[in-house]
Amino acid sequence: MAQEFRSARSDEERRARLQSILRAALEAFAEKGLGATRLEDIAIRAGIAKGTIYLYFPSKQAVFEELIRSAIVLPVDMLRTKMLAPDLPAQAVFGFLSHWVRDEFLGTDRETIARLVLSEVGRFPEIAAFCHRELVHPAMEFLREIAQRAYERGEFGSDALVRFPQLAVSSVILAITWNDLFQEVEPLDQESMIETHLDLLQRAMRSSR
Amino acid sequence: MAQEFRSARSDEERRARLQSILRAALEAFAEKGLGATRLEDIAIRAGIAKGTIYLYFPSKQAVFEELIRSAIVLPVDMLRTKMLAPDLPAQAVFGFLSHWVRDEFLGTDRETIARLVLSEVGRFPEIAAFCHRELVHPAMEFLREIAQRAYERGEFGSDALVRFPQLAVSSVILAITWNDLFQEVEPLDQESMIETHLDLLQRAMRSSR
Amino acid sequence: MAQEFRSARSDEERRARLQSILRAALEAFAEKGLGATRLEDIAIRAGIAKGTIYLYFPSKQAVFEELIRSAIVLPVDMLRTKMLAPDLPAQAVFGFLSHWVRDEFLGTDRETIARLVLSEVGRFPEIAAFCHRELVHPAMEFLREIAQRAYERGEFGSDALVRFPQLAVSSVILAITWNDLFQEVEPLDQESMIETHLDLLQRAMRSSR
Amino acid sequence: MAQEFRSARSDEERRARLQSILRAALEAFAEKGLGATRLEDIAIRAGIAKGTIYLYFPSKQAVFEELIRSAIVLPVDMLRTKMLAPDLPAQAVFGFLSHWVRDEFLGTDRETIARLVLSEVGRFPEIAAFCHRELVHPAMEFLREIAQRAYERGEFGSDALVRFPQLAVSSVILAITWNDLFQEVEPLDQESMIETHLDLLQRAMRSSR
DNA sequence: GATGAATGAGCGTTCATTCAT
DNA sequence: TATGAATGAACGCTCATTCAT
Repeated sequence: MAQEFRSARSDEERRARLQSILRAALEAFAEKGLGATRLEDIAIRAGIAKGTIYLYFPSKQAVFEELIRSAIVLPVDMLRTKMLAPDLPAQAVFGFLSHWVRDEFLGTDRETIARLVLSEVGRFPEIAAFCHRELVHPAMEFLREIAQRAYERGEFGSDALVRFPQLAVSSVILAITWNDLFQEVEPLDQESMIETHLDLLQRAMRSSR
Repeated sequence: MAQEFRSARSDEERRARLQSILRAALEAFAEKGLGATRLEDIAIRAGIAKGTIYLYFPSKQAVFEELIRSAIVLPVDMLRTKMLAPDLPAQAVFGFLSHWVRDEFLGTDRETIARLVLSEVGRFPEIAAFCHRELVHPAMEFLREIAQRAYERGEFGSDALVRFPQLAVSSVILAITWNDLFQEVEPLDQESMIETHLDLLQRAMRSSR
Repeated sequence: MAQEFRSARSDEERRARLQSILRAALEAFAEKGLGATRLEDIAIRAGIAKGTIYLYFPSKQAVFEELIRSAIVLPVDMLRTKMLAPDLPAQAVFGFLSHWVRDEFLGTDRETIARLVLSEVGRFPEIAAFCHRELVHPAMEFLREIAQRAYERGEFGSDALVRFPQLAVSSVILAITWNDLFQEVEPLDQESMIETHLDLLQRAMRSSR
Repeated sequence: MAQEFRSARSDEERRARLQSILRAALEAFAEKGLGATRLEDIAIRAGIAKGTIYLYFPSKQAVFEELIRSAIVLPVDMLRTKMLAPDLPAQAVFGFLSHWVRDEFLGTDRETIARLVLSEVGRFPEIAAFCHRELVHPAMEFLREIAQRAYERGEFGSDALVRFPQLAVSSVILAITWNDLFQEVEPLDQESMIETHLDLLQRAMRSSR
């Protein structure tokens, strides 16, 4: 039992350290990119030794993968909750997106991770597939279903979002990408732009015919 | 005159080889990313020796920069032409974008280069600034002016595109990014999606008020 | 305390390895010259891996510089000691030089390093300036002062060594250089030559008028 | 005969170009050292193409060797002339050396080449042997013979220069080396120093006993 | 477990040398 | 003969990974 107890404490500590590595990695990757980040950069940020990382992850790439993976778990759970109650009035989806982006995405780690995914995951088909399977596809299906229902009910005057639900978040992708590239020279008011875009979409979907 | 002729041929050959290096680099970078592409990968693709690249470019990064630069020259020229005659009816801008994307962007080297820019240029502030100054900013101003005029004339019922002209191309960014990440697992009909998005925008802008 | 102990041992080991790298470098440089010595040559001689050198020195040139630097520290300290008691009878300086060259220079690492300095440091103005400032200039001033006093007291019949104290060691330079170039074909009895030269100087300085 | 004539002119041109390469090489080597001088540096200085050098020399090292070789031919011839009339009064040798150094060595290409020899030839045993055989040894023997005769006649009160004739030029070696290393920080009046040294030697040798 | 010294494969870049023109 | 573009071996340096303590 002492053993168990110690073990329990150990587990907790282990989890805490693992998190601190992931956090350090997130900061380092965000700052310099996957390729240019040295394991030591991460170790220093996490306040541990280089070798210690290997007690938690088998390789640098694995750190990156786990970073993405762990960042995707929570949103997915949240999404599941929403999906259980998918009967919200169709127009509400725009408001929901707008609030979620503003309150739970922009300026949070999630945005940073999304930035990382957009710029690095292209070289990691497996991680891309994971992101798609776990997050992107379910989310798109969620949006599609709402759009589908709205279209069937006549709330939406177009099946555009049924066919391409990702259009609903195109401005989010744009916002992330723009600031990744041009923050220094022409920073973008991401929030306003996304809201504006959602307004336009809403207006476009509303229109009869 | 023989001299001149030889020189002319030499120049032509030089240009040809330079192009073949840029092409090889484009393919290699597109496939493996800037960091993971070895100079030798490029050399092998171009059918030359590693050292030969240094007769044309001072460094690997310079190859990358020139790739971006050379890809930006033509679009910019085209843009200038269009900008000289900016009086096209506002709604035509959507049609113009749609055709340009379909005919001169998707499936061409430009798309590949755009993909590269989106994923790599975040680490090269100078190249980002160059892209912005030479292409992105002028293009956005071009769109903004059209939107402005249309808004003033009442052709557009919203100043959304005056404030955020980049929204007009958000679906293009999305299309590029999507296929970069998810081509394998869920390829996207980029053309249809972009057209659908432009339709939605057109519809939204048209709406009175 | 265990910590302290480990640390102490670590420091000692670090110093020992650093010395072994410097020794390996000395041998390698002496044999092949700075330019022709590969980092790996040094590593192999030191029985370590190439990369290990970079844990102790930031670059190949830094190894070279440290080699020179460390060789200059001790002689300088010794020189300082002597300079604190500069009242030795003037003629004694020749005896002192003779013994120092024989006992503490010829056949030691110092000679090897001097050889290196003479043949390589011409391309490194900063190291040259360092050698001059730390060793050569003080030593020359030391000799000059003795000569000056001797000249004023009438012990020296010439101010030659006041004006050019370096003449007192010209035969040392010659001895080093000769054996560097001609050891194989006509080895030189450095010791005898230097002693002979010092005798000549002594005799020349002694002569009245 | 036309053939011969053309050939003769060709030979002349060939010799001229060879000389221009050697001169360019001398300047380049003197400035940057053998290792750091690129073939192209020499070519540019000589106003020819890199490949052309290979029509005259089989390798970079061969250029260096020929440089040394060709610089040694003339002094050797001069030396031979002197050696044919070796009966000059012994004391005159110091004056002769003094004048030769001042008028035909310091500030001429010969000094530059000597500098090169002193710093680079240590790595080229064959060139060292050549220098020794062709120039250094004969010159030393020449000095030795004069010293020998002077000693036998009682003109010299010491056999020092019989045993170590190179001492007569030790200050020349010192002068070259000093300015190679310390020209920037403490330039040396080579001429005065050498003259001073020769005076000292003369005085020392004169002394009875 | 934690450390960080050690490793060595890997790559960008240079440049002596070659060779087609 | 002269050229200079092309070659590719060589080397300094980096850094992910290992392992003795």
